[in-house]
Amino acid sequence: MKIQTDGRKVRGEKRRTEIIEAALRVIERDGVAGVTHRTVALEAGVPTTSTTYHFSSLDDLLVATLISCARDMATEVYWMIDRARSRGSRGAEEVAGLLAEALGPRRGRTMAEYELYLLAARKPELRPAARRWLDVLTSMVRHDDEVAFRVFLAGIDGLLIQGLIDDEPPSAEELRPVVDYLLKPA
Amino acid sequence: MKIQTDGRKVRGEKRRTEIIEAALRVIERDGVAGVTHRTVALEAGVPTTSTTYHFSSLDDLLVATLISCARDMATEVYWMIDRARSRGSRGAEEVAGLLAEALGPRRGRTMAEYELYLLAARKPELRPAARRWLDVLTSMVRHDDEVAFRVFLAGIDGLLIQGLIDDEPPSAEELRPVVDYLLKPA
DNA sequence: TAGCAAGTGGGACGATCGTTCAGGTACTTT
DNA sequence: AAAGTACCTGAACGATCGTCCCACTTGCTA
Repeated sequence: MKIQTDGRKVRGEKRRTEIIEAALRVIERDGVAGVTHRTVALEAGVPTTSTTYHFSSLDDLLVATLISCARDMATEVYWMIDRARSRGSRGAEEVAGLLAEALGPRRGRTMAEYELYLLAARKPELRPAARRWLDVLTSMVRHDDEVAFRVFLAGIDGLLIQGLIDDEPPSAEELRPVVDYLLKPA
Repeated sequence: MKIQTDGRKVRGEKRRTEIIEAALRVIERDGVAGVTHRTVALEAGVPTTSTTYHFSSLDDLLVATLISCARDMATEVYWMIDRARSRGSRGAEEVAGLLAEALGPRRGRTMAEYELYLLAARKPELRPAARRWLDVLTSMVRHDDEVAFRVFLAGIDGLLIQGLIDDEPPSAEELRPVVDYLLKPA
């Protein structure tokens, strides 16, 4: 029993992921509202019919893209924790740095993440994906104080979404004291 | 010099606000994506050309609607604080109740508020409106500890947006300990 | 009362949308 | 080699979109 050696399927799967990546770029640039079969196809450099062939509907494409985006983010959080842990750090510096990065160079990606949140609020099928990075944090970080941990998770989301409507993205230095406060032992 | 006694302008202004209210209902029901001249006009019970007459573009209508929504929310926050203050309360119970209400009966409105956030992330002109209720809180609530106050603001936003992707909206009782933690003196 | 200003609304235009279809190509299996 | 499968793509259809035009009613003003 061979696993994925059909050249056609391999190429098809590759194009499928290319389309998803193109769709993510469109979302980062213009938001979910900018996603159409034609804009995504143009961004991916494929004919319009290709996106309809690989995704049974535009909604399918959108859902697949946001789920992929959520998986990427969860993976990044995983490695961030792993990195901080290997340094024996409490993580405050890493968290502040990650937040500053999310609101600066990776601003588009962060907006895409919250577009996912909002879509998940209306489509229950998307909620597991939206909660993914929260689950990673919850399962990896030791938290004796349940309430303090919930405050930490809420604080991260609040800092991010409020940072998105700041005129200037906050620096890691500005975020640092707030993150310290969120992480301080009770 | 008479102020707004022209019957035509009065009725026009009335219809304008009716259109905004209808647009808000559409956003609560279907999100910003569901806003078109036709859907809003149908919801308001007016001809399609009426929405184009009173708003120079669909984007204008959207912006006006979200700004109106933000003003309403800021007003509610104002009175919530006023109410809590007159009772001599520290506000934890009021805040927890308001959050539970925002995630329960007023869920659609809360989603609309975060659609405004996300739109404001892309359109700087909307940012003052998006920050409005934060400004009300900042100006009304005494905060000796600047960092603790920022954590409080971020925590509120985080609890709300995370509550939107919960399968069951959290109750005031569940939120209470977290709010207590957010409000506890350093 | 004539003339102007403000709002109303039916109808339509061009653009763009999601989606379908049919013919064609590349690869695998029998 | 023949048949079957999976993918590719140009062209098109019907629906819906934002917006405009123009004839109209209504209320104000000189």
